[in-house]
Amino acid sequence: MERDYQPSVIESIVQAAWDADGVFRRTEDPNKPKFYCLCMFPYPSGKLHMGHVRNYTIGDVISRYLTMNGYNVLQPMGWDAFGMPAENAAIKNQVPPAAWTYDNIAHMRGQLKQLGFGYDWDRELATCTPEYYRWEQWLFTRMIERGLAYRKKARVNWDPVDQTVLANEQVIDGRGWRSGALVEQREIDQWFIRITDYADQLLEDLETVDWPDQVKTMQRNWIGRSQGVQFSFERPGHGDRLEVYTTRPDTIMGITYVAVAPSHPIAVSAAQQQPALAAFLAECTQMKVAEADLAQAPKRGMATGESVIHPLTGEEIPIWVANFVLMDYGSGAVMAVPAHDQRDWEFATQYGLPIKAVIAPQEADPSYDLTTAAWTEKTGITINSGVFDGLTFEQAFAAVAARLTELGIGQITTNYRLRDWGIGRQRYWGCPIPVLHTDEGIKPVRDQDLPVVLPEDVVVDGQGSPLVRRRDFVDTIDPDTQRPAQRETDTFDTFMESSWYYARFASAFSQDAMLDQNANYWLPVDLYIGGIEHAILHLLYARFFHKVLRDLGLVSSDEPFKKLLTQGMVLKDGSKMSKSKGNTVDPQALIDQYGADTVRLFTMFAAPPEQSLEWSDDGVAGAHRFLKRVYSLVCDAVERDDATAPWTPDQLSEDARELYRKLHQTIAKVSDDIGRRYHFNTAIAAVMELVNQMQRFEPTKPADRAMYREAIEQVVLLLSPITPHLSTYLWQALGQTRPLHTVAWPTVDADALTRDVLTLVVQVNGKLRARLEVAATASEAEILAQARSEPQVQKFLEGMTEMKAIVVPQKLVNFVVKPA
RNA sequence: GCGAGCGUGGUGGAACUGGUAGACACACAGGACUUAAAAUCCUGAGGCAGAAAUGCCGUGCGGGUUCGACUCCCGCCGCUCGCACCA
Repeated sequence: MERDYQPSVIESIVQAAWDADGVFRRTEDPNKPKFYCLCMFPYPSGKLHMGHVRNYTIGDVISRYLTMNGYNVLQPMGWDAFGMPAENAAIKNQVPPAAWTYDNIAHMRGQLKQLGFGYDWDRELATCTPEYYRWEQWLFTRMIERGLAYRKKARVNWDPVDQTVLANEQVIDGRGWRSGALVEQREIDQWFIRITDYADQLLEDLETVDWPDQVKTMQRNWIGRSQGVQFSFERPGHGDRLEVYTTRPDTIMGITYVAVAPSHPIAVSAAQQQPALAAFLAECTQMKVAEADLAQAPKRGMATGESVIHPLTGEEIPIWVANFVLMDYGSGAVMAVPAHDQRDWEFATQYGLPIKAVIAPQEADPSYDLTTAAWTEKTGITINSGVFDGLTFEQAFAAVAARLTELGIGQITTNYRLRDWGIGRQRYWGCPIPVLHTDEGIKPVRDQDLPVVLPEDVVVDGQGSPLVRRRDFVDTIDPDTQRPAQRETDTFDTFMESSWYYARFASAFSQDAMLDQNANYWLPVDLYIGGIEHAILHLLYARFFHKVLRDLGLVSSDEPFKKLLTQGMVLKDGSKMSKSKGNTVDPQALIDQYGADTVRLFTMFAAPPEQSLEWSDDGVAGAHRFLKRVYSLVCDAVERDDATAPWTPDQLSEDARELYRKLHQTIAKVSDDIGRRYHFNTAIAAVMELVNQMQRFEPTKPADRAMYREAIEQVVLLLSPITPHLSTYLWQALGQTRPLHTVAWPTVDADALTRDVLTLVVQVNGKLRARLEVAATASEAEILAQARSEPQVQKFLEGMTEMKAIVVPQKLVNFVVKPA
């Protein structure tokens, strides 16, 4: 073996052998427990960045560890290949998006292989291929059949820079999530998917998954389920009624006005006779988005001059238009109770509308002052409410709801913040929506005519979608009537592709169905690893798709991802790596300089996965240094040719026994850190400690030498999930013939961990005063006696009265004293 | 504004169930090897006092619970993330 550690030589040899032997190819095996470990697949942007390296190393370490522990581990990889960057690159470089994308994939695949990730490449998929998206098109036509997909004219978020429609989730503070441009409102015919039909399940099944609370909370808030009452007001002289939704029916007697959204039909029709109101409405549609990002947009409104009748008092109540009322939540109109809703209070105060208290606190409450703010607690008692007086929130809610139901004008309803998912995009580089526009209306494309293939030989010039201009794509024949028809030119939101790729990996070879029975062998994903930035969008959509797939009989589980691990960001100089800040680190340069094992080791060592990772070039050099030390440790052992003769622990010298104990402590620690805690940094630190101790150890006796040799082998195994190339090479150098990837993970010799002598800590009043060597078998009385006799302890017991003594077995003794 | 998380040496971090604070590493300093440097190896190190033994202080700040608190509770300060008129 070479005296010098040469990572590039070792790594390419080892990788070639993995490739040749198909080491990571996986099939279903009923005799082993399965484990499906999935990392979020990348967008093929051109080259890997540090975030990818970190994400995929975490998954690879866990996968390799579990494989050594007898699991049948599936770890696939693919490409989230549709999306706008390809179109932008096409405009810039005059390259078709497809060619650009496939080139990037080829390069990044090479980088992933260089990093030594153990993927089953036979299952690789790219979402931009017809083999993949044909099943998405198939699923979409099933959704149309089931009424889950529908078309409606809707006000949509229009991104003027990207020239596309955005989902609500893609609008951040009134700006496009990718372009950052101010979003405008437009009316467009759109495809929607009824994710709201699954809102309850999406909410309730969160209880069943092992996800970070933070992510679950974000999803719960996003779904935003609320219980309330929907009821309607009579509109005198109009013959129709005004619907409102409230979560506070207990305050119904405090209504002093009703507010409608600026785009509400009542506001629009009232504006026809009132130029001032019309001007205000026009202003609102412009302001809506522009001011959405302001923390506290001022409340503005205008009276319509119309009114409704209070359903319980018969009073006449004015209708106002208010800019803070949302058209697409509830019915776009609210009952206003300024005494008990802060928004209503601010509005009423501004426009001089009456404030009527109908809830009083049960006990004196200094925050109850309706001249300064609304009182919105649900802990009060109803007042000024006639027959409803003296009730708690729950009682009043039930009584008012019952009364409105009895009158036939209302009922208890559940509302959601979550909206249906608009999935159409006016972009070229995406999956074609498989429908035809015929003279009989819109029709889904028949199964036998799928896939609708996206033409790849196009010129993208930024002037709208090239698909619209492709007559050979657009013009077709309605198979039912044989008359001309046009294909839809909108494509799917790319979140559609990423919503089911995890399932396709598990059924990658199925030719004539979206998924086959193997999907149920692998699913659900046991561990899903990725960035927290996908906490809402991607993870919610994928959960929704999974339930749809389940209802179509394609999968048998309720949830796609059993456990979720969200990794932190990679930082440089305290902030996120970005091109604009110029603080990026290119993983390729590091692989070239130090090798993949060093890069893997450092990214795992620098911080635990959920935390952000501060990049340090010096730290990488340090990680490399450690691997060189391990390398030369093995080198020395190979040169010395220590015998592997049989030996027993009682033949070991004192020092050797201590090292042997350290070895098994380390095995226990590393197993727990990798297998349970996913804290690789401390696992690595433990191996470093062991290696440090081994370097100081000079084996002389035959048994010591044999034990030392074994310890070296175990170190190589303990590091192997993290530095698989080096470990594979060293394993062979140590004369092992069995392939490393089939070797079982080291087991702990429990006897090695027991000690005859323990070190206890002695405290006086909680302060550390001495250390004590005691026999493991010593009784509490013996320990106390020994502790009291320590000079350092006596010094502090001198002249004191001992109140009590606490003995914590294996750990410490604490004397509680006070001055005599 | 609301919600969640975090705050430990010069730096990244460790201390998992309340029981030796600072493991491991980086940077730094001193030494060995070398003609010299790099590489490698050894040693040192939270702060203050002290030659040392040792003592006191110390996990954002203030309080509390406890024999004992980085860890639990209350209040503040700071940073990060998410949501932001959802009636």
